[in-house]
Amino acid sequence: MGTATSPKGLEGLSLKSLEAFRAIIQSGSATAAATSLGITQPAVSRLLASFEQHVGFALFYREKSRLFPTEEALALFKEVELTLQGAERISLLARNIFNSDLGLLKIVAPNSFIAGPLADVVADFMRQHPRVNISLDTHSPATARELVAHRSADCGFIQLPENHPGLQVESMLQSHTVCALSPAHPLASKGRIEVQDLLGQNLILLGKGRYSRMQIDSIFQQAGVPMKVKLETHTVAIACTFARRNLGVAIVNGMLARQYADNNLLLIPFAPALIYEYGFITSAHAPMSRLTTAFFNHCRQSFGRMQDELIPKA
Amino acid sequence: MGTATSPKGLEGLSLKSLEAFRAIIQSGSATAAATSLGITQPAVSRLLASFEQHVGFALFYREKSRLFPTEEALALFKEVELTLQGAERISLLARNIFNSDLGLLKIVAPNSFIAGPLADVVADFMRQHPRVNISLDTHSPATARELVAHRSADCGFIQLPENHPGLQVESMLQSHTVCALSPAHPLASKGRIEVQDLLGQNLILLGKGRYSRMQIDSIFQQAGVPMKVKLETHTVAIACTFARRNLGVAIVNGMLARQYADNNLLLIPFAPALIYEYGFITSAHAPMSRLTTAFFNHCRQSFGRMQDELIPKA
DNA sequence: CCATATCAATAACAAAATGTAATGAAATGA
DNA sequence: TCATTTCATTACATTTTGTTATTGATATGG
Repeated sequence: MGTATSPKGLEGLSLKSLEAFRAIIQSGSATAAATSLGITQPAVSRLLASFEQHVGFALFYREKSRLFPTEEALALFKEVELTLQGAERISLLARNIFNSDLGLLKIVAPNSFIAGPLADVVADFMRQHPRVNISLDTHSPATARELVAHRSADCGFIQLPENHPGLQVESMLQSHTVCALSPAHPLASKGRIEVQDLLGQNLILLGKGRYSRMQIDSIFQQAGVPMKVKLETHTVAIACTFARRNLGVAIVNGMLARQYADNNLLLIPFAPALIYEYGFITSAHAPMSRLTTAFFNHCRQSFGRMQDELIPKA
Repeated sequence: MGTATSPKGLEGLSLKSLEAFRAIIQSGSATAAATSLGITQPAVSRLLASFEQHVGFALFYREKSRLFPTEEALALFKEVELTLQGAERISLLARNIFNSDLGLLKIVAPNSFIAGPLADVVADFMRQHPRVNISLDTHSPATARELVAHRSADCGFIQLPENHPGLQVESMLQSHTVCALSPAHPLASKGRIEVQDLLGQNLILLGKGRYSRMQIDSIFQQAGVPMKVKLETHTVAIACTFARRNLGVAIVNGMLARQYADNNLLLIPFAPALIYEYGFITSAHAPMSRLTTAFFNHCRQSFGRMQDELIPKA
């Protein structure tokens, strides 16, 4: 006969015995407990025996072939229930994480990108994942790169090309370059504006030093068209504001400018075709979290649809 | 290939996987976790795999043959730790219950019994079980019987004989009947007082209607000695108080009177021997709890020792 | 009183979980 | 390059957890 011993650590303790114990207390009999657990009565009997062995003393007294909980069992019951609820919370939390509907998603993106195409995409995502909290910040491209590489942010959007070694880059969307100008402007009636058309025109440009700006400069240079840069600024919004007042032709990212187009501001494709490309960046040091992956897929889908609308056929 | 699924209930969840998960997070590697758990590394690997399968997604990313926790793992970790701590609390509580050093013990006993022999016994028990709370109340014998039978009290002391069907009775201690009297009393010099010695003496008696009183009455009757009951009262303390003032001879329970004996109050054995017997009662409807059992054993031991001192050899 | 039903325990066995030792692959560092 | 470290995998033993069938004790209803 085994000498009764007090429990040491968690040896021999299992969630199943705890569940059986709880079910017996709650239902009042081993048979009913078995039914509620979806197992057979002998299994419950043995799980209970194993728990009793763990604690070292009887939890029920057997009389008239029934089980009656002892004082000790009732004293333990509360703790057991709390622990099982804890285990259930683990499963629940896991399910939420699995469904990516819980957590904090930190995104960095250029200001104009947030104000432009990203706003609706993020808004949609938030509606679809109501319990996800989102942090959406703007930083300089250099800082954004570092934040994402160091995993201080989960992901970001950045203008391509991008070759930071700590970043994983996925091309996310492309946008054509357009000329933004007032309907009163002489070129307003054209369906497409060539570099040559801009000879002598006041230009509104932005992004001095950026790759995309270098591309524009180089196109003018190759075409032998001198640039008459009337206004140099930093945001698409400002560039469009001045174009609307007919102070010149702004050469801007079509997708970012789209929101400013109206009766007083026309957007006309620029030729030769000049593509702005944005990438989705994550850290190369760790795989995306489930939440980030969910957001990535959402972006793929949304931006894909957005682009199909903008550029139906290539 | 298994499609990832979110966790349902507690299926497939085990404390061991949770322990393995916690150990890996805390120690930073599966090998170290294995060491700290006292099992082998492959076992840890598989426990982790089983937990990952339960939650439905990866908890670590494997790179450079190392394990790095994902965001999801860190989010789950807190809950897992709480649950494991809960399980540890179950074991701790069980150990405390096992050692009977936790809980509430409700005792009922006659007032004179508490004031007399029980006080030291309970005090000792409290010292040995510092975290046990004790409720010690006095009720009429009838109420005491009901309280214990209905399990409103865990146990009680009662004068025997006792034959309530709902009670389990264990004889606990016996005490001789003594005469308490002043040193100035004529009988003070005797080593033993017989019934006949009390002929014509003023008597102080108590417990009218009780079994023990009936026994005294019957002894006098059989001896043909008329009783000169000068004072009728209810407690041993009062009976002794008057005996001390030499107002008569009190015939009382020796063990209860013992505490009042001093230079002004002698206790002299009464003959024929008349035994007061006290029983330890518990409910017949349920077995004693561990705590009650521990108290019962403590009483057995303490009263046994006490009785050996009082009546060294029979 | 007896047939019947219920309940818990147990035995015998199948399946799953959990342990082991041995080995392999990949990265690390001397 | 070579020894070491780390994790995954394989093959196998052991323990846990489940099953069905049976038993003994106890109500219950005729």
